[in-house]
Formats: sequence, structure tokens, C-alpha cells
Amino acid sequence: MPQRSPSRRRITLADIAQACGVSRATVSLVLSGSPMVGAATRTRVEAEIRRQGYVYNRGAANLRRNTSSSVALVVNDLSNPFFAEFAAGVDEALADAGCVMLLGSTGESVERQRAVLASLVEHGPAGLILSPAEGTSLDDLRQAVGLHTPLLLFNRDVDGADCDFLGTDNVEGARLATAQLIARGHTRIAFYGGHAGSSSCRQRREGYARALADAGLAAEPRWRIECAPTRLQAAAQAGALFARDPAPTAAVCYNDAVALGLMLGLAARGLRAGDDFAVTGFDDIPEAAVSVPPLTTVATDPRARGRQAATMVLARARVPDAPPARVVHPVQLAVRASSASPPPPPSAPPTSPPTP
Amino acid sequence: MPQRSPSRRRITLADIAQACGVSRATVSLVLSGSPMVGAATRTRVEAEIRRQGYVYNRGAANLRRNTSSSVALVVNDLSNPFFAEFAAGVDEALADAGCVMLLGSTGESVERQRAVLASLVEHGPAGLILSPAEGTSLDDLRQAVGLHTPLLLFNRDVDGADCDFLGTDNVEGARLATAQLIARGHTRIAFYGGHAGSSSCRQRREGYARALADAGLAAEPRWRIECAPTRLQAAAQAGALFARDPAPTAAVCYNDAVALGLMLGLAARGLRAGDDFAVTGFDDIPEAAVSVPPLTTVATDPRARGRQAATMVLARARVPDAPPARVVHPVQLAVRASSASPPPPPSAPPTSPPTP
DNA sequence: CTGAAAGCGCTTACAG
DNA sequence: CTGAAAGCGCTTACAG
Repeated sequence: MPQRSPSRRRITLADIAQACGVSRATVSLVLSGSPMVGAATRTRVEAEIRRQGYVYNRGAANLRRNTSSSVALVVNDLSNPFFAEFAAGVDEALADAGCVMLLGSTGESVERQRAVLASLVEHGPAGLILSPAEGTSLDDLRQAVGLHTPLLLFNRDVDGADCDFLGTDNVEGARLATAQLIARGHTRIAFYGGHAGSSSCRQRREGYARALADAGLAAEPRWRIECAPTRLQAAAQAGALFARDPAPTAAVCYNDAVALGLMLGLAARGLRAGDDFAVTGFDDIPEAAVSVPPLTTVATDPRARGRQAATMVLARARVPDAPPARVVHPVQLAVRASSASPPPPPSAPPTSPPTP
Repeated sequence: MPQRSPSRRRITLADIAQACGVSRATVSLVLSGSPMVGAATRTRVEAEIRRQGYVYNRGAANLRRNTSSSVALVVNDLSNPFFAEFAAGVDEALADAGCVMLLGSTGESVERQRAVLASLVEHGPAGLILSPAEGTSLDDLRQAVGLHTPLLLFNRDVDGADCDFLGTDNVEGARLATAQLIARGHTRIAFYGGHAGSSSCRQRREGYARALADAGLAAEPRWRIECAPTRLQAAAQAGALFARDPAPTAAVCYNDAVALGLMLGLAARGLRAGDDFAVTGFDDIPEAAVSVPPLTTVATDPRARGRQAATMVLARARVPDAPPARVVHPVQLAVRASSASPPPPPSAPPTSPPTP
């Protein structure tokens, strides 16, 4: 619900104009730095503005000029460091452009997303950056966003949406991670975590399969372990890896949260990532570099992606009719200790460790 | 800079009114759910609104009604999980109240804070939640915020500011953590990390000193190790603990980032927190529970604090003249394995481990 | 139950 | 160089 404003009437242009004995137009020109106003008048007006503590009402100006000075960002969950970094990047670039950020989160719920989008769009942002909740349909977007707010989809695509898109090269990232394990001699490599519903998980699995195929290895379904992409779920599922026969010697994880969880699960079994089992992640969240052991992962630099997304959406707001931009950002493999372990010699397959 | 709006003219109330052959007032009444409008008219108008994809211009309404439907939040750094969680909590509560969140960040710079605040205030938020950058003065606040936006200070106080405040009981939290180490038999307890400039650090040191005093122990200045409150700095400084003679057997850390960094620094020296050295943190960020070993820490529940801050600032916006509220939230100690290590027997003081 | 009119705080041609 | 006037999209007494 809208809130009442504080008690005392806000100072307006008219107050300043009256106090200086000039018109509101003149004060407005002073504010916009127009050269058409006399130096003496300007000084007088500026002093009065400071004296009265006038604060510009940008909403009113936007209404009159038909402009906007905000951009909306909608993410699934701010407490996910990946999105927090991304939001920090968006904020940086928007602040540089003199824009303000409207933030909403969906908690991965399509209904909440609908409500959040509707509420944000009413505030007239110049553009909207959305990391869509899982299961978002084209209709959900059309309903909520309408056709008047430029939309940039981040991270996940929505079938049929012909708007701007900024994503990560999931296929290539997972391919790089898998190829690195293969280069170290691993042949039994699991794909760990995520679930098939998500397009990014499908793409990462595709890159994984491609690397295996390139090396003449098969992607065995039994080495595909599904779990929710959280650290706790991943830790709890670690045992599943060793229930397979033969057990894998390495795992390409859906993302860093899963990889860090898996490393905890391994530790609980007396195994150490990088020594006894090789692990890779995806995202390169800040924690990855300082975990024990440091996590080999695919770097997406979410903060830089945030800046990029902000730049793209501001550009779109200036040129609404340009054809949609689709940017799939290249990734880099950050090789660290967690993937250092060599596979055991083929003659001595590892025995499953005892389940605690 | 403000952005031009998308190409096509936005649909307005007037468009709907004209299409339905009614006045704008009637359409407005339909939108606000007024009972004064006939059922037939209402249905017709609602259909037309959907058909044309009309989106309400809340900015215009706010201007006319002199209301606001946003709240601004300014934090130091979104990529700090503590603030990310806090922001998520603020967002939750605001969404429930039908308000939108304007987000800015300062990167702990007073100048950037001034610019960010000025920009946000121009958008006319109903209130402003600020975790002030270090070194913020009362004048900085007065300059930037003026007297017309209700202000809630979070986490750090500003001398002389008589606005709402929501904080954490830093003194009691550090006292609890220290007392727990003393109860386990530790007598040589360091205070690790943070720097004296910050009020929260001073308060936590006070709690630490109080616990020591309560147990008849002295707070030795040589067991006070300053470092920037980041994981990397904390890891790098770990050696300083063992350069003291006698070396401490436990450390109360300024916050979780520092504690996790210290645990890494210990690991680099072949020491394990909870076995060879006791460590406590402050904040209970999500990582604390899943680190190895899990970190004993002071739980502040930042997400709940975020909801609370949002509630407080909305209440303030409704009653601008009520006396300032000062809420210092109680804390709880989450006891986990990192503080489990007993002190070594007094007869055999630990030798300093080799510096790598 | 519905409409005409004024006004929120600003900007911007247009005269002077 | 400065002012009077219209208008952005909405709301809200006030008449009818």
C-alpha cells in the first residue's frame, strides 16, 4: 500500500521561485544548467535552493518529460551469491548512468514473479532485467511486462521470447571442465546435481556429453546424479556416487553450490576432493577460490555480467526498435586444486568407502 | 541520465475512458475498486483495460496523491552475504506491503554514499534504510537525506542522529562468544580482525573485554590483532597469532568472514580449528553452518532483521512525528565445532608452528 | 451512479 | 535573459 508522505509539505520549485522573485521556469533552467540564465540570477537561485533544502522531484520531471530514471532487476534469490554479485554489477553500471535500481525477487515462483513484475512495471522503469523463474512461459512475460517495457532476459531463456538475452555459454563451460578431467586421465566422470527441468542444466549436461564423446567416452546414465542445486542437498547425495559400480573417479557439478556441498559430503566420508576424487563447479562464486581445497570451476564473472546487462538494457531503452540482441558470454575455466587428483590406476578400481 | 521511453505512446486512463465512452474519473474509480461505479460499467471498463494492455502509472498517482510506494535501501556491499540476506528480508516485507525497493550501494565510501542518497531521495521513497559507510557524519546525513525522508539507520549508529535505529547487540554477542570459550577452559583468548574505527568493532571488543573481566582475566593488548574484515586479509594475518608469547589458544573473531579466513590460515599452518585452536565468528552467515568445521558464531538472522527494518520504516512513514525508535536486537550464540577444542594443559604451552 | 474541473511538481516551446 | 501557459497521467472533492 502506498504510504503517506512525511508531515511537512515538501519544498517545491515554486517555493524557490517565489523566494527569489523569479518564475518557476527560471528555477527549472537553473537546475538543468541551462546557459540561458543570468549569472546573478543563477547564484541567487542556487543559494536559495541550498538554504531551503530543496529536493528535486524526479518523478514529476519524468512524468512531464516522458522519461524514466530507473531500471528494474528481478532475480530468484538475492541470498544466492551469484545473483548478489550480479545485482552489485547492475547497480554499479546504473549508478554510473545516473539511474536508480528497482529490485524484486521471485523465490523461483512463477506466481510471485507475476506479482513482482506487475508492481515494478507500474513504476515505469526504462527497462527490466529478469532472470526468469523456472517454468516461466512466454505468456507469463507478455501478461506481466506488456509491450512497453524493454525486457532483457538473463541466464535462462524463455521459449519464443524475442527480446534481448544475456547468457553464459553453458555448453562450452561444462565441456571445458569435463575435458580438463579427461586430460588428467579420468574416464569415469559423473555429472552431479541440478535437475533436468532447467535449461542451464540441460545445456551443461550437453557440454559434458560432448566432451566425453570427443574423447570417445560414453555418458553413462548411471553417472548422472540429480539433486536440487543447494549445498545441503548436494552434501546429502554424495553417497549416491559410490553406490554405482564402477564408481566414478570425478564429478562435473552443476554449479559451485553443488560442488562445495559434494566436497563436504566427500569429507564426511573421509575423502578429500583433489586428492581422492576430482570435482569441478560452475559460476566461480567468491567462495570457490577460498574453499579447502580451492574449487576448479567455470568463471562467469557475475559482477561483470551485471554491468553488461545494465548497459544492454539502457541501450535498448534508447533504441527500442533495434533487433533483439542475443549475447552468450564466453567462459573461462579456473583450474584449481579440487580437480587435481589423478584417476586411480585401472588395475585397482577404488572400493566404495563405508557409508557413515 | 534519464532514458527516453519506448517508442509507442503508453496507454493511459484517457484511452480507456474514450474507448468505453466514460470519463477518466470513472475509469479511475474502477481501478481503485470503488463501490460507486455500476456493475455494467465496471465490467466494460475492466475488459477494455485488459484488451488494451493498460498499465497503471503509479508515479503519476503518487504525484497527485502525495504518496509514495517505494522504500530505499542503501548498503555497503551487496556481495557481502550478510547484506544480501538483509536486503532479501527487506524485499520480502516490502513486497508484502505492496512497496517496491530502491537499492543502492556505497562500497563503504562516504562520497559515493552522498551521491547515492541524493539520487535515491529524488525518487521520493516513503523511507530510507541506511547501513552507513564507515566515517559517516551527522552532516553527511543531513545534507543528503534532508528532513523529509524518514531515515532508519541499520547496524551502525551515527553520532547525534536522532532517527530510528535497528542494531544488533554487539556487546552481548561478543560477551557470549567469549564466555563460552572461557567456560571451556581457555584463558588466552585473542580478539581477531576488524578495525577500531568501526563502532560495531568497538562494541564487540567491549563485550569480549567484559567477559574476560567477569572471569577475572585481563584483555591483553598483544592478543588484539587488527585486520580488514575480509576473508583474505584474515587468512593472511593468521601468523600474527603465533608471533605472540605466550600464544593464544582461541580467538573471538570480529565476524564470520574473518573467522572463516582465520580457519583457512590455520589450515595452511597444519592446524585445524576446533581441534588445535578454538574460533568463533559473528553474524551466522549461511556458510558458517556448512564450513569445515562448522563455525561457532553469534546469530543475528539478517533476513529477519531486514523484515524488521522494513516494518519499522513503513511504520515511521505513517507516523512521522513519533519519537525515534531504537531497537537493539538480542542475539543468540550458535555453538558448533569450531570452538570445541579444549585449551592445552597449562604445563605444556603450545610451541609456535613453523611459518610457511 | 457519472462527469467537469482543478491540481500534484515539473518542463518546454513560445512570446516578450 | 525571463515569464505565462499548457500539459505529463493521475485523483478527488463537487455538482448533477
